Amino acid sequence: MVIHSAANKRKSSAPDKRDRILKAAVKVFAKNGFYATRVSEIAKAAGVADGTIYLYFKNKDDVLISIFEDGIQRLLTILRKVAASDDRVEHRITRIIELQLGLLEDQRDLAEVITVNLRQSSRLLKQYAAPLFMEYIEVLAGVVDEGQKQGTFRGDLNSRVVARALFGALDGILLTWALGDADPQALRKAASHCANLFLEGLKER
Amino acid sequence: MVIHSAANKRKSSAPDKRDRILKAAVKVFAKNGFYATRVSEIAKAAGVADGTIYLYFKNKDDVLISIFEDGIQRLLTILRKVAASDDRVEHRITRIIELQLGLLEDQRDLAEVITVNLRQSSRLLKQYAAPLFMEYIEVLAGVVDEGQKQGTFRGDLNSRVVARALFGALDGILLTWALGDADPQALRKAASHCANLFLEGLKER
DNA sequence: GGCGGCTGAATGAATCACCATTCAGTTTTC
DNA sequence: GAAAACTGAATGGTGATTCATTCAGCCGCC
Repeated sequence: MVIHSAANKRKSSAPDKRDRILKAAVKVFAKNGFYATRVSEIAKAAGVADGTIYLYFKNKDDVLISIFEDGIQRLLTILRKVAASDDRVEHRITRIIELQLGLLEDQRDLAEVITVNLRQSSRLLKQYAAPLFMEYIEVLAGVVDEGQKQGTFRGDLNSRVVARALFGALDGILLTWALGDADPQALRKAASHCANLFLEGLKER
Repeated sequence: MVIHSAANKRKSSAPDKRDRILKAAVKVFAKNGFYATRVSEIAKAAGVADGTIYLYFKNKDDVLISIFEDGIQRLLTILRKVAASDDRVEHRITRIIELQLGLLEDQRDLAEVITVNLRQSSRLLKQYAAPLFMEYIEVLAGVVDEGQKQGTFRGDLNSRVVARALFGALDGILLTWALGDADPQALRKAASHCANLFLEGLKER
């Protein structure tokens, strides 16, 4: 009966559980950091047994990597779309800034895991984060480049340096926000100030 | 003969040893990260016995904290001096940027420990780094504020947001530099581009 | 001046708490 | 009732920290 019933239980209970584990891990990592977090804490927070974690992830590292990849890949996908749009370049930059800060504003824990915990393991950082990070920089630098070529942005700044600076600036703002008050209003305002600052600095005169 | 010989052995070997341990720790932390580093590795790199570390430091955390405090305190001291000078504010900003990037350019390992390892433990980060970080931001924001009051900088940007963005930008540049090629020339050029970008963005028109 | 004894820095092997991972057994699903 | 999913106690490896021991340098006594 019920060929596959209410939606699904099998096919969905698995992904569902994987998701619950990831969400729980984000929460616990954000609070205690990666290394100080026991696998059993993640399990407890997710409401599963310790061993269950290992049905969905190779090991503890894999949990962190998965959080990171899910989060960044999602961000990168949207970023690429915005970068490739045919908006004016200034507007694209603004949208990227709002995107990066906005995407995380209602996900404070994720923001903290990405900005802080990501750097916890040099190995993870170098192996997983660095390439994605560079990709992010490339996309951003591409937009700046385009602006320079079409004469909208001044041409005397290295586009990659600008991209790194912009990324760092957003990361810094996000970091203080995650560690501090975390008022969403403040973040939105910071985004607009930041965009304004960079665009004025980039403008060809 | 030789009343007390080549300088001294007792009184000087102690501070000297503490220093050797710190220097060794910076090197090993930079290569492997804080958590992946064994105390015995630090000991070996410093040429002392494992136990000796505990004569100079309370525990492994204390080694990291000491590295951090030494490094940042030195930076903060100079920063405050520059910030309080009576140079034109634009020039002060430029000097601060060059200072932060320049201070570390010949200390790549320290740069990596401070930008990467520092974030390894949420506890350490929140307890030790956050306050110093905020102090750094305050000093920076103070200069921006001053520039705004005297009409050199535009007044419509929140000075703390600008400070955070600037700090983040420098951190981001330093991070890619520490993880990547680490060409000192590149860092110096990045510093000047970054200064230029921010100053143009800040200028009152 | 040289000798016996004292001090405390330094050592590194042994301890032991900790925790990721496993897997034998149980429950759920179909 | 078989297979899949799940459980959580037991295991084993690891590595920070300890501490009994060593020994270099120093003192004061003869």
